[in-house]
Amino acid sequence: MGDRQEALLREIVEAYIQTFKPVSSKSLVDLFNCSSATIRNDMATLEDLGYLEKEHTSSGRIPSEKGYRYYVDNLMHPRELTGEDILKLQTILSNNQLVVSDAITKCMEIISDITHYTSVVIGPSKSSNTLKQISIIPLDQEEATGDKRVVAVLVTNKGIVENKQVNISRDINLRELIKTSEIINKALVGTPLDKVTERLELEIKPKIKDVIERYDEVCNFFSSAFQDFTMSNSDVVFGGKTNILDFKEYSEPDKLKDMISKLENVELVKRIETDENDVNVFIGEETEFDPDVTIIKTHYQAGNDEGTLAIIGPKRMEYDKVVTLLNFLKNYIEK
Amino acid sequence: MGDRQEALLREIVEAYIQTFKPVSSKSLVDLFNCSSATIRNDMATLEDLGYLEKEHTSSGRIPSEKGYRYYVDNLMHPRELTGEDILKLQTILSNNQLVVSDAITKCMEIISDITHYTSVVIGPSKSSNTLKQISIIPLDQEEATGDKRVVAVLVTNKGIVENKQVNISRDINLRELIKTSEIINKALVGTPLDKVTERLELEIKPKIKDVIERYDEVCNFFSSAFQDFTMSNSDVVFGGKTNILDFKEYSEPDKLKDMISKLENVELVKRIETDENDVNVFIGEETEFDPDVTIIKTHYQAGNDEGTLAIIGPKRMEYDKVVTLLNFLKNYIEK
DNA sequence: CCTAGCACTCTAGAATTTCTAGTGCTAAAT
DNA sequence: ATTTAGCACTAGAAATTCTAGAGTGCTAGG
Repeated sequence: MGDRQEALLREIVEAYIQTFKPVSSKSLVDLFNCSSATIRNDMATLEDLGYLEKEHTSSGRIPSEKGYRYYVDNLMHPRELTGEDILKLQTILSNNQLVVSDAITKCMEIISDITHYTSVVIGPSKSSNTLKQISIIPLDQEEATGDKRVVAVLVTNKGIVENKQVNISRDINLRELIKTSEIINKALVGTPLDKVTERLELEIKPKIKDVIERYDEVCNFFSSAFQDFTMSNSDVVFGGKTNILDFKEYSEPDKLKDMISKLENVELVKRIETDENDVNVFIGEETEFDPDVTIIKTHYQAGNDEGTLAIIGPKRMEYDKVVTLLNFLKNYIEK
Repeated sequence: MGDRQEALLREIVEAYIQTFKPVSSKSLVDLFNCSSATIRNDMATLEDLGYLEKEHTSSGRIPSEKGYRYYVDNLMHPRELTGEDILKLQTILSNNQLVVSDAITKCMEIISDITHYTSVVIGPSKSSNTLKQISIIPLDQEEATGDKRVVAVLVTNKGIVENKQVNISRDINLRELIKTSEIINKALVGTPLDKVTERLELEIKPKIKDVIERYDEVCNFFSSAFQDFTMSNSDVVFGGKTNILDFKEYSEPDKLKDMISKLENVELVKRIETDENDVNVFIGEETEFDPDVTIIKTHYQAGNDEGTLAIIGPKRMEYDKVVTLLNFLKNYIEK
């Protein structure tokens, strides 16, 4: 590919990103000091190489997936951030009151706002958390039925809090529950969450056999509670979810519908999770999420906090801007 | 309005609900043993009275908002529930393990499923909850910065759990924080959440003045935590949110977009909350939410649990079915 | 009060036309 | 070996016309 052809590809990608209209040869003559015919020739070879596409025989060119890829890998130069944008992010990041993960979520919201794309913050998977504390808190009795209700609250070493409210069967003594929770707290603090059920069975159960009357039911109670805790979805937070609605590529209701369903589907969204450490760009099919979108994502790790940051937008995304923003945020967090 | 005209109105409403197409005079002759002309005459008077509308001069009739209203108030007869539907709901409701509020949420999901509308469960506003317990749980120290982090966990009498993670300033002693939390627990349990900040200032602050060194900062810490707790949105749970996407009335992307934004907007959704005790139907403009939808809602109260149940669908909603379902659920809960 | 009959209205969809922005290719110019 | 001018050609977008069909409203007679 010649020099001019590279430059041409870049201009076409950038023009298309801005206008979302096929780019014609004529519209580029000013930039290249040559005739439209010359540009057409180059366009033709770029098309042969697979970097450009046409919507129909006589329309302008649009970048192919391969074209975007080449642009991102070789042609794009990082965009300077405006002072204003940096300022917005810094004021949040430098607020010491805020815990890192909250600050990040706020920042991603702002990035959604700046870019008009949708942001996703995916927290660390819970299995890497360890047990910090479990408490049993009795609630007011249900007047009507006389049922006993308690809420079990679990806190992990990274400060994630989960809770579950349950009616407990009459046979179980409240005091025994609480006592057991204290025993668990003493013995099991620091255990990874996904190992807790196991150790509960192997270590706690024998231990409380003599102390607790209904040790079997009690143990089951905790077992099922922990089961629920580990099952519950790791936190996924969206920013600017409704920005999707503005993509012109989703003007047909059916496509829109499809996309929205995908975003509602936690399982699917969680597949976006990454452990790649760079800021990485996935275009169209590469996303394994939806062939019409681009996902730019990265993974951050700052002490105890870690997670995935991602921006979802159309393939004609402002790659330079988003990559720069994400890089800035990632570096700032990790410094 | 004559007898036949009433019957006619009912048939038109029900036909329109099913087909979503303007109803013609001809299509009704079989039901009324009279000529289409007669029906046309009656239609005309119903239109004069404001119960019917036309899309254009020569199309069939569709019910007006007033028409739906009349139908709901006077013409609709409650629909028998199928055994299957009842069974689905009962299996969930009779599961004693489940706390009432969880059971309800599950039921509303099922109702969404049966009806293809969207359901909303709005929990009780938090201000009616009272403080049950507040705990301060220290987390692992941030390695890099040496910041102290804690998570504050609040539990209310109704079992709602809120938590907030914060970096605490170096001046504040961790032990003092925890001690204060214990004092609060002793003194303030049973206080309505919206009164807590006040009593914190008036009662706790003087009390800890001598015991706690940095009592001012410590108090502020709790103040701001409680502020956050009361502010945070009371729980709103949707079922079948994406069912909206199937409404034919939202085939234009713009309308769809508008509706989705509305559903995302918690403030707006919370306005649906009701304290009316019957199952109530709000049609179009009456909803004060969106002129194109009908909202059927009710309020339940079962011992400590209370909340609002609502179904959102198009104006051409299967009123009889939804009202019956909601009634069933409400009665079952409250019995 | 009902109904047959007819003129009239409006829409949805197909077919036709026109306009225009673009391309591809060839042959000449650099 | 490139570049360019020129021209034929293409596909879509928008405007226009046409047709069939499903309705209605109204009048006059049963």
